Amino acid sequence: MAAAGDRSATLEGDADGASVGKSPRTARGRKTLRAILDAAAVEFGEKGFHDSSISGITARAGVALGSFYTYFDSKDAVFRALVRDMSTQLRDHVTPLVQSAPDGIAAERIGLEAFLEFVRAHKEIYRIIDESEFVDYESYRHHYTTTVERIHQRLKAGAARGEIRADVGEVHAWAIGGMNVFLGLRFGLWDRESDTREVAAIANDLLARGLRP
Amino acid sequence: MAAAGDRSATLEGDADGASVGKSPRTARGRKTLRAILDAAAVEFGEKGFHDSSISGITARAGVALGSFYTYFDSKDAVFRALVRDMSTQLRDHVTPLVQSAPDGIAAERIGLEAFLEFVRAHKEIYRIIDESEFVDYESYRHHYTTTVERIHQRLKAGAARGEIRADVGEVHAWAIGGMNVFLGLRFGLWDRESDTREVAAIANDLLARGLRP
Amino acid sequence: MAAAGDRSATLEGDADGASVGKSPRTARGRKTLRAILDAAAVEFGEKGFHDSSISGITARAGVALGSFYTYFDSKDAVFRALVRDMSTQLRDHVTPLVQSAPDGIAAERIGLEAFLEFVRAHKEIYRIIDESEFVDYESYRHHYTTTVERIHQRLKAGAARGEIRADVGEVHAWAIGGMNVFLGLRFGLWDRESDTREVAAIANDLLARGLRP
Amino acid sequence: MAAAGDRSATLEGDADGASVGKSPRTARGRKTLRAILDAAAVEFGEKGFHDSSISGITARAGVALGSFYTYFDSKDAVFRALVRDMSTQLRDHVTPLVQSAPDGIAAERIGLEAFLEFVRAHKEIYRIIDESEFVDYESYRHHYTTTVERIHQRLKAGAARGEIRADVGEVHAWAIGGMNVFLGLRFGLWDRESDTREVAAIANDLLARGLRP
DNA sequence: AATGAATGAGGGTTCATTCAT
DNA sequence: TATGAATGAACCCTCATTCAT
Repeated sequence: MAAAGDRSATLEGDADGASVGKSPRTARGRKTLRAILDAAAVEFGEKGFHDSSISGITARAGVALGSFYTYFDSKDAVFRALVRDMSTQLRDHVTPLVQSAPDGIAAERIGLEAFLEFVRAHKEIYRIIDESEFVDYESYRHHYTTTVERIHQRLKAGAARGEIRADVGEVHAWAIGGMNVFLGLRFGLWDRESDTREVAAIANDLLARGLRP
Repeated sequence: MAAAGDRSATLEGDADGASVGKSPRTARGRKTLRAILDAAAVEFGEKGFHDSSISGITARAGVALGSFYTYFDSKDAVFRALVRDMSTQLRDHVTPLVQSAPDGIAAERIGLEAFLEFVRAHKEIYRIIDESEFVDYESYRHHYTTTVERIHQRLKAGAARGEIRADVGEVHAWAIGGMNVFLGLRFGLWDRESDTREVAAIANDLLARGLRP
Repeated sequence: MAAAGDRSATLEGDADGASVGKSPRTARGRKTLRAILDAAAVEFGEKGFHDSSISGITARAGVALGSFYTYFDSKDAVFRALVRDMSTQLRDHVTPLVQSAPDGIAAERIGLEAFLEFVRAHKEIYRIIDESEFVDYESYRHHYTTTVERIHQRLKAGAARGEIRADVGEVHAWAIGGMNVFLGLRFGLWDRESDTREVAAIANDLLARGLRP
Repeated sequence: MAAAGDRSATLEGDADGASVGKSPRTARGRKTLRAILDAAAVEFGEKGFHDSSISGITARAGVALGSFYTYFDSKDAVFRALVRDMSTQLRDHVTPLVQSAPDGIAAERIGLEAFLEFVRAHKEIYRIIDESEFVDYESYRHHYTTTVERIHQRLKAGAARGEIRADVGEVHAWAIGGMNVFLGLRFGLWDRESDTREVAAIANDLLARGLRP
């Protein structure tokens, strides 16, 4: 899984100061925690939260059942850690690309394109983040709130630079967020053949006209 | 529950020919089926699929546990019935309003507004439809596919009437669908105070510029 | 087990209004509840609370594991029910005998004798009541408090009749309670050969001199 | 904890030749053993045997989990050591006081008084000694047997000196033992306000009349 | 049709004990 | 000696579903 590399960063905790699992004190411990987290992503992605089992996770990870509880307090806890982890990975994937955009409108095109690519590379993202609505509502709400907040910030920055209409606001940000998520479902997850650049271009054309000053 | 009235129609089966539950032969049976369905909507809406129980449903309905199986084959079956039911109710609420719209652009504004109102009146809709992603993927996919398909048809009709750009397509329809769902979450479910007409107007202004020929 | 007959009374609830387990509505249910209670008394008596298992209880009772939870909410709950049950049985065994005593002093002799006999017939009583100190302190305290309270009432009644010193009080009652329990352990449980009448007579002689007006 | 000092004696083993824990060879080891024993007394006293955990003990002691097994073979083993320890401490507290009594009757008054005081100073004594009934029956039986045996010896000595009736025997000793334990529970542990001298005086008056030649 | 008791597979969690470092 | 990660057996409890009345 490509994700393993990315995840290593979050093992140390991310910008928010939240760390993933109980921090192991030895190298051996860090290896085990990594194995459990990766196995959990696969298990939850394949079977969903309720049909997944701790023993399924530890079996995949190749560790004993009890070892799970050395690193997580409960099934809910790993799931929460994973949601945070996926959310962070997504942000870390999209942010630098978006920042290199020539202008505010293009930023949203590039953001959508990056999202579509990310979805294709991590097809478990929908199962994991969407299911948090039922497992840990707080994580669910947090993910979407911060994601849209980032869009909102970008729009305001574009407006400040005169690239985007001055009256841009939260409604626009949520509209764009929803657009992205649905296009991700349809053209990232269900249809893995379409040209993501094209999809992003069509959607961005819609937006461009709506957002221009 | 205001919904009971609406639902009574679907007890006989809906336009798709699917019927809800095993058909009862007596009036007493119909009353029991109704009680179970209404109770299930409340139970699933409150606790989600996995934390809901058949005994919780029958307790709310005031019938014996065993009676449940006279009307449904399984827990999944009621849930599926409910998803279909909510999906149908939503469509039946939105469709006539949309059809009375003066033009294709306004139709989308009215559609969003009607959706926001529906969400406020049926706050369990997200929990039920979204959870179908994990309980019965087919229902989930079916709901969003048909919902977006209706948007798509409306857009094409508007284009045929020259109110909407001729190149409108599936990407636009999914973009609008996502927009609606996210605005429904943010301004229908989480924030129940904002003026839905205003939200819909802002979003529609974005669309109007993007969709005009 | 001789106890089964006695217990049938308490299945309906006792004078305190407390009932044992969730009340079954059918005869079949009452039979199952009885089987579980009797099995639990044996299991707890043999292995103690912590080494007992629900599956051990249901296996002895000849019912399915799940049936246990039709009648009790938890392992603690049966245990509590059993403590109450044993406490009640003991009281019901001792009370009528004591009431037929010619005077207040003799009442205590008869009470001790009856207790020793009861212990020999129900050797699980110590394991069950004593263990409540660690499983449900409230039951433990309740048992000893009410037991001693009954002794106290008897002493006061004897004093009112002039058979017992007028200044008799709570200290005397607890002293007698402790005496009985220890003699029960030593001559009821550990040594099952001694003549209980003789033991009771010796102890009562000690008391008689101490309690006489 | 005042007890730590007393306990240091028993680290070397007590009169019965039993030693507490595996003998450490270094000063550092003795310090660790002490820390574990003290922590165990607190843990068991607070939560009882079954709700206590080795990790809870080592956490309180400030040592690593694994270190526990350097000093004790099992959870049962520390518990046994503790029961023996408490039993010994109690004896060491009561014996010298009792020996200074002017006569056999007074000895029992002083013994009860000393016991009540000890209970108030070590409220964990009931939880620990009583629970041995379920953890290590041998220790339980041993504690009560030797305790009563000491009472018996005192009574016989008093009888030999003509202070106590000549026919005094085991029944009397067990009766007194039970009396003490129950008064300890009621007026030492539950009610920590009453005057222990007064309680002991009332109980002793009862005994005095019963035991006098 | 209705009732409610019976069934038993299934899974999360705990924790005493072992072991490699 | 000390450390703390690893192990896995054991057990309570839930609940969808079946069945006898």
